[in-house]
Amino acid sequence: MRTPVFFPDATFGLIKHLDQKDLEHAKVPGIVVNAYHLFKLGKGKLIEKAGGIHAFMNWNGTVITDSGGWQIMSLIHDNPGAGKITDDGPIFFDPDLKQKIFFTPEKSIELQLQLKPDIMICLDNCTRHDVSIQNQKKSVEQTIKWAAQCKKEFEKLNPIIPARPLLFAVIQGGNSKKLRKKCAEGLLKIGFDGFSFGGHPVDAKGKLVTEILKYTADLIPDKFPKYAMGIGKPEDIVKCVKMGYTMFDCVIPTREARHGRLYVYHPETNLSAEESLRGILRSPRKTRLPQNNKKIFYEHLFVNSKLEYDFQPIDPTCDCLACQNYSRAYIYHLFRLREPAALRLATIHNLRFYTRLMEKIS
RNA sequence: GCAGGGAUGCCGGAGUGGACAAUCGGAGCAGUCUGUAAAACUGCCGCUCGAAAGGGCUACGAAGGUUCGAAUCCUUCUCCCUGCA
Repeated sequence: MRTPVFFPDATFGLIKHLDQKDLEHAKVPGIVVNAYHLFKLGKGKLIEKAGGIHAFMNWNGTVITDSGGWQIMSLIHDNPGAGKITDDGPIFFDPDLKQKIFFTPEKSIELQLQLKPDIMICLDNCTRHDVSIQNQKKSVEQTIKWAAQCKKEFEKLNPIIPARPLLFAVIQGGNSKKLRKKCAEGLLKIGFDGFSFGGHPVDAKGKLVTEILKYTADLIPDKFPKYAMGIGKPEDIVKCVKMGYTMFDCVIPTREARHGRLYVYHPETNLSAEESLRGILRSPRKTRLPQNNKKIFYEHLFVNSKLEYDFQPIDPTCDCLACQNYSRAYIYHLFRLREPAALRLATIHNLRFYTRLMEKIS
């Protein structure tokens, strides 16, 4: 079994408030940068000239470049009228660039290659759970078509930087098993180095779509890496690892850190790998948890005035920079003053929580 | 001492006769966050009864007064600030 890995999202070529040394210390194995966002900033050529994203960032860990499929979906989904998705690629008005963009699979590959990543993602037509079955069907057809174009462009450019990057394709199909199957088969036939579960991984109620996740994982032969894109909460990751997924990325640990929600392993249930895999899976509710509830393995620590006189570390079992050096009271103090250091320490802590989670379940 | 200005809820600060339990910030509280339009956003935020609609009580430095009605007008007092002595 592959060791599961979690890659935080470094959309713009950075984890907000951190530098790459912070990532190393938190034992972060890799990051996901977004080719579309960097393209919007006009940084593709610059980064290429710098020698690629690793050299530019001075980051030796893994780098995945995401295509921008999700962003385009999100933009168009939330702003009907912003654009449309044609069989050749999305055409849409980008509010930041203030111009109309025609984004093709070939363009996506070209942009990603400028960044010289380790893993690239084919442009896909990403959907949300609430779109019609017709749209899901269209999404699958276009995702397969675009993936073929991506593969072709990739081979044409035949990148060696320094090693050939891996090219992953994304399986769409929403909640339809039939469509997921169709998509997986189509993509497998074209041939890729790894496969991702795409789309919105939670339903309208915010619940993980476990059934379709499991079904889709089983569609991918075990010799390929299975990447659950955009997942997720700690309990969601554990569930997905059980299904066979070994790669993850999500904004949750970093965003929630900035929003003052810190993750703490529950002292009573500081679980081993097997225990974690066996039966964790319930979301924590509040900071205080019922004792002896073995099903809860971590808790949320909210940065609020309850911490004002709390001089213990965020998580006494944690070895991160924040926990090794500062108290909850001090972190609260920094948050209250809106100091960027608060966000840095919180983010470091949450990322280390995630890397510890991956250690526990690998 | 004389002349001006001011005192508003935890804090800052609007309001200058009825629509004021009182705009708006901050703090506080409760939530949300899943291939980052996010150091963001939403709700609550005098006490109290009610599931809610709504009701009762107490409040705009203090005490009186005018008025159907006052945070808002008048009188006195207390404290703070600014000029002149």
